Amino acid sequence: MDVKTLCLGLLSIREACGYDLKKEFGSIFKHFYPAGYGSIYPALADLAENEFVNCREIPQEGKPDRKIYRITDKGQRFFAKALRDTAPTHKLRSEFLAMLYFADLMEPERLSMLLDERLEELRGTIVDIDQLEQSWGTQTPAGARFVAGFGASMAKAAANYIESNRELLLKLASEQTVERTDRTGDQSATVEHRP
Amino acid sequence: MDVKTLCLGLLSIREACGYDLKKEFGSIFKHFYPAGYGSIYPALADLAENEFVNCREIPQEGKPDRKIYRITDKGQRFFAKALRDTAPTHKLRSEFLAMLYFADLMEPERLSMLLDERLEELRGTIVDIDQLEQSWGTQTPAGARFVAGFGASMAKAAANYIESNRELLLKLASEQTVERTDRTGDQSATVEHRP
DNA sequence: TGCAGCATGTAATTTGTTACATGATTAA
DNA sequence: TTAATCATGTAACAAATTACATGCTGCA
Repeated sequence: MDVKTLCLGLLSIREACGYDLKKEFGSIFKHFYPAGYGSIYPALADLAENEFVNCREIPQEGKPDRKIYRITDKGQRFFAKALRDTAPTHKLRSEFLAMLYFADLMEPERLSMLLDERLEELRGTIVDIDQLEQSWGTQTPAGARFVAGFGASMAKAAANYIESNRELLLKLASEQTVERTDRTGDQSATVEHRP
Repeated sequence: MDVKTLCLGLLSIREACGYDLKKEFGSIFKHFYPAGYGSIYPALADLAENEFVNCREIPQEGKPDRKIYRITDKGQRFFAKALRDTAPTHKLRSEFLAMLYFADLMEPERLSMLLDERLEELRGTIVDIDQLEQSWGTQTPAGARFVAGFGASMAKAAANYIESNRELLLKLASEQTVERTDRTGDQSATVEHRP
């Protein structure tokens, strides 16, 4: 399930050009599988080469030709098989949490700022998904609704956790900073006298 | 904040060899920043080359020499600066959610299986973090507690969302599968008569 | 007998990100 | 006049994953 396969999946719903797909990746997908032009255009070229999609070019004035991709039967079968056979991953890579692990090495102001900024992002995500859901009609696929609800729930839970534990973290971390600073002093002294 | 910097961070707490660091990355870090030997060993070599750490080798029988890395003042300063200057990311890449977006293209049994498997993983995560927290003493850094609590909260929220929305998704997706199959039939007919 | 733990690493491959390159139209 | 929208792509780079390569000890 790489960007290529996901492009194919989106093309199984309706035909589109690379620019259209970028917009789709920029709406609900961006919350769990972001992708840029640098992944999408090569993916489409590759899909066309494998005959999973075909392409017709619409000439335009002042812009490059619009290349509209449409899924083929072969592509449809390939995507159906991918949905059947893929053991899906779910990967988080968070510098935010990694840095917070070292909270007691940070200035309280810095720590506070990191928490606030993350909260802002989360609130943005919540609003963003909310607006998306409101823009959807009644015929919106169940899967889209499910993943949007999932994203919103996660963002709310994250924001709630940060709000609830912010003060405690700030308090404990600053206490430990003092201890750690002292220990560092001892250690460097120890190092100097090491044989 | 790549694996290299995080290794340095862990070494700012205590000296360790690559194998030890792998174990650390395998405990709480694995839930938000997993790393394998293939990232850790090159990272350590690099840190040593930059004099952010120094290394002493302990000869062993039947095993390669144990290379114990200790952070230098230069390394300490570098890490402190990284904590001050890095704008932390928080990236999710979920094939699980990407696939669920296409729920109405899947067999109900398959969909059901995917949800159950993810639930199992989440329950595993919850237990895992719970055990970790119980193994921790009173002097455990505030940051470690915070991120562990964060991970547990997220896993619980995710499990809860899936449990609460599972049946609805299954019901709606199977209804839409029928519609979509019909539409596909129409479309292929249309394609054949297209000029 | 086989697996888990200890301990090191390299190298190929995969994947995605970022920056670059071009250029017209339209609304604020 | 500045930014956003439309529309295509390439190429260098970064980063991590996976597979490979080696080998002893101790437990079940």
